[in-house]
Amino acid sequence: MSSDSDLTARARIRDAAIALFTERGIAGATIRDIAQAAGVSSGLLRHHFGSKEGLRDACDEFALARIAQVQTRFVGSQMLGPIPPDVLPLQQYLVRALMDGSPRSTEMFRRAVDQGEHLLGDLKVETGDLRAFVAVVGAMKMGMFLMRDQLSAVLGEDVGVPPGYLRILRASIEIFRQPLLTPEQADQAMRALDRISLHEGERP
Amino acid sequence: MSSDSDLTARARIRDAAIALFTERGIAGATIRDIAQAAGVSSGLLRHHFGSKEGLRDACDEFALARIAQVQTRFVGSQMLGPIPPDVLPLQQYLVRALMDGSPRSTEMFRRAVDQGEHLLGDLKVETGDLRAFVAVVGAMKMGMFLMRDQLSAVLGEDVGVPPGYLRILRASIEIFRQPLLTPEQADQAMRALDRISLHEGERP
DNA sequence: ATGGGGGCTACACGTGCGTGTAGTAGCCTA
DNA sequence: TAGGCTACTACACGCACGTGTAGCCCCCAT
Repeated sequence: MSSDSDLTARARIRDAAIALFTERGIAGATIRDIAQAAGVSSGLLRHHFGSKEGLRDACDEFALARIAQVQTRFVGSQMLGPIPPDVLPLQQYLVRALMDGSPRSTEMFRRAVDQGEHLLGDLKVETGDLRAFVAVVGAMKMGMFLMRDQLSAVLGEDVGVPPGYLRILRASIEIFRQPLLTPEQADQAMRALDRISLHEGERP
Repeated sequence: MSSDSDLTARARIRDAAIALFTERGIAGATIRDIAQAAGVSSGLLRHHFGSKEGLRDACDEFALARIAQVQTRFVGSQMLGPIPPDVLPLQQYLVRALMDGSPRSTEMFRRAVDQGEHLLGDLKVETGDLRAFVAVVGAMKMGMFLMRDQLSAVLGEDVGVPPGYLRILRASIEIFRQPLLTPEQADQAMRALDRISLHEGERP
């Protein structure tokens, strides 16, 4: 907050937009509020980005570029080192933008699934539908971000910033470290789904 | 669709509202659109529900009651029998309403976490933070619903209705049946998080 | 010094929103 | 048959939104 005034107005607008888009969704954040948060007139926003859609596009592009930048830095060493603190809000923004139907991030999600499909193809996951497997894992991870407010309410601290954020990250690691269903439970559930499929098929 | 006209106008408004709220979010769906979808004037909507917030409340109440009804029917037999086809849209609505900050469903989420905490307390999950564990699992499941459009785009079929819906359900069972991280990977990730926590602590 | 262009503001425009008001048709009760 | 209540419609109000326009200031190249 202290060095906000050091940034160019364009950057301040972009940062404010990312924050408000994340917090209220694309439709929920207004141009006027973003301009006020950035300390500029709403006209300037239009001057720099043309329209709300243009601003959103610029935010998408910025976030994707920044994340790609830190991503590739650690592409060799499996687990990444200290994550720069500025990327967390960007991740949260991208997830929210994705859910709100940004074309750019939809494309990004598709690429991530494609990539994950190839990556996991070599590993030993047991699945009859690798693409759905990868896509659903992605959707689940994003659920953590999308339910930020509710998780924060239930856990008693803001899970969008480090102390609480680390807490849910730890929980997610614990979740993925162990099977949550026994083979018997899983088989039973699968059979229940098969039964539904059959009933679906015989109806029309 | 055929028997829509058999329902009372009030019920048709409620159903249309649930559909549009789910599809576009609470803020994104307008009273006028809902009224048109229900085939009534927007004034009638106001007459029956008082305000948009009142309509939303009625939708929450209806969905929660209906789901509680089928939930308790199968409380004894672990895995439930055939799920009535009308509850799937209601689940999707509740998740969306929850993310959009409905007070009623926030309370429901809290209760679900409380209950899950007690339920899993007896089971043998390995976690140092049971409440976060339960809450994050819940958030992850909801991610599947929230990312409906993106999952549908990536998988090439609508995952909000049975053929595609069963596909992602199967995937989620596969995901929870097996560990996705080896103990070594999990420990490594945990240590990485610990390191971040320490760095957080020394900064201020 | 001067002219021009980019950063920036102020303000007006049209639209669609949730809401408010007035009034009508039809049924049930007395 | 008169009265009133409920379901329902038409329409206007005020507001906030995204957008459009006109113009100011200041820096910098000529």
